[in-house]
Amino acid sequence: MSLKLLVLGLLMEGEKHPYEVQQQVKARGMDCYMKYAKGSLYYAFDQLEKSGMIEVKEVIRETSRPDKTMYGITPKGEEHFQQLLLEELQKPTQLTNPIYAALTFASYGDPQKMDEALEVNIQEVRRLTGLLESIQEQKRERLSWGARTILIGAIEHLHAEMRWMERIREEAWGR
Amino acid sequence: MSLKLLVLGLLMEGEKHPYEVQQQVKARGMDCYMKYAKGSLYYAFDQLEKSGMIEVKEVIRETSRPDKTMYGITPKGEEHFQQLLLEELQKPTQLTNPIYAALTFASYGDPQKMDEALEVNIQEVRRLTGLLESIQEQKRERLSWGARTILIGAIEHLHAEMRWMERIREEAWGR
DNA sequence: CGATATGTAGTCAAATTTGAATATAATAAT
DNA sequence: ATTATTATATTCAAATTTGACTACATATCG
Repeated sequence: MSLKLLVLGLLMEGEKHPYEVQQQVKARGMDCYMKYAKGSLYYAFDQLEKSGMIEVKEVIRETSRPDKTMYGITPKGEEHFQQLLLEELQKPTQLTNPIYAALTFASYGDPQKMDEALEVNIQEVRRLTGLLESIQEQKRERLSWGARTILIGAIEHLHAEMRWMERIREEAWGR
Repeated sequence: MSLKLLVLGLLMEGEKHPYEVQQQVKARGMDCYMKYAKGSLYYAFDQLEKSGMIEVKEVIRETSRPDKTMYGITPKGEEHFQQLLLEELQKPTQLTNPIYAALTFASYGDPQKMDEALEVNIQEVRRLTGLLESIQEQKRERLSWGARTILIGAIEHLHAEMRWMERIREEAWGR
């Protein structure tokens, strides 16, 4: 559960309720590289509370609104955060690309249809790359070093992926 | 569950029992890019059987050995395989790199320790790259086009990752 | 103006994934 | 010769993840 680092990290900045974390993830564009169902976030908060890493600070009741439960990080949580930070930095990228599994069995597929499917993929990667590059330009100096660095990494990753997929098409699927 | 494609794909080649699939994954070096606990494989077989994509062909009993349950793919399963193949080809790479989450909160970490952690990561990526490149050389022509293509993609990916991580260190973590 | 979509805040059952446990045989290491 | 590890084949409880659902408020649109 790498949502742990996300939650602890955002709580390092101050008390928050789960939904607020959700909003921050969107606002900072983290939703590009952190995919999860909303339910998981509440689960992460629960687990972190049970293990004493975070604690309830306040429950805000507004009439005709669901209650907001504000959480804050504990000293134990801050320690754990430091450790998690190092652990995550050590984890190498996973090579789990859905295309890899597909390529393994490409010989059983219809080349025409596979080519169309790959084209869809290429278009999507192109779109995403464009999106990230426009963020990079527009927000220029307003981005933190961390955010800028992640953008660079993601864009590089997508470029490499594009080149590779185009090569597959040029090689006509090895036929 | 992308194990579905794996199971169906390997059953396209003939009847197999779950453990045999496990062995094939290792033998073909697919374990580099397909990570899962063994239990998941049995679950995938169960689900595929329930939905009529595969069926039990035979149960082999050897004294003092667990039974082997041999499965074969059904016509319905072959159809589903074709569809899954296209679906997986369309799925763009996920940008879910553990380092991204860590970088987001790098400002709260100890630069010295983070640098050490990243160095560990770099070493591991270097090792893996070497491993894949040696496979690429040694098996040269004996690899199928698909396997060769996956290797190229994975190696490119790792190179891009390396360049990026080294840049982070050179930039001294933005400090 | 009423219908429809979007934002707020969270719950929960069901689906999936993990990882430890089982039990036996063969091989390797000291 | 005895201990330790690896290989064979699977099961299952527990941990995690998903995604549908609730319920009300505000904004949007023809």
